[in-house]
Amino acid sequence: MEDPKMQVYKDEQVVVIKDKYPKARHHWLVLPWTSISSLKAVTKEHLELLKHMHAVGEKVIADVAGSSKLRFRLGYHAIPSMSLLHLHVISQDFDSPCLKNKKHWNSFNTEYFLESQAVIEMVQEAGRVTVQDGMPELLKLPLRCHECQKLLPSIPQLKEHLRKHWPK
DNA sequence: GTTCTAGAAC
DNA sequence: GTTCTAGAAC
Repeated sequence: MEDPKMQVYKDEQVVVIKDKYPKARHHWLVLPWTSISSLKAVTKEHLELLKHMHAVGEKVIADVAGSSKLRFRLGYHAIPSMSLLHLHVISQDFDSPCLKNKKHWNSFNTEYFLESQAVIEMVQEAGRVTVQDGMPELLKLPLRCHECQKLLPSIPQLKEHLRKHWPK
């Protein structure tokens, strides 16, 4: 995060870095300089920061992948691995050797992935972020294609299937 | 979070 | 027999 070589974008409020183990062709993390431990610690005080993080994510997409046909999603993991609030910005090809198991897939393709926009609206309306019960169970759900909903029996078969949704 | 690998699934 | 996953160790 501090290492300039890792920084894709930086301003007074946030820094963007590449995910160390990208789960798609483009996968960045937007981190605020002011450390927020997790979504549980988020209050209305952070509303403008959350909006800024989202806007920066959109800007990096435009700058780096603007001419690609890739679709992107911006969001937070319900139960993050790293305890420092970070916004995932990830292209929807999921074309990456680092995507290896069911947990990887389901953390980006079930309700475990909380849309940035929904988080912002929740903070706007409720003043905080509440996460539903049963998040760990979502990671064990069967593998389902995010584009056509087809069920795939294994990771290798899912990966092969995903190819047909890649933009040409 | 990743790597490693036993044994389940095919 | 080979592929693949899931749990332990880190």
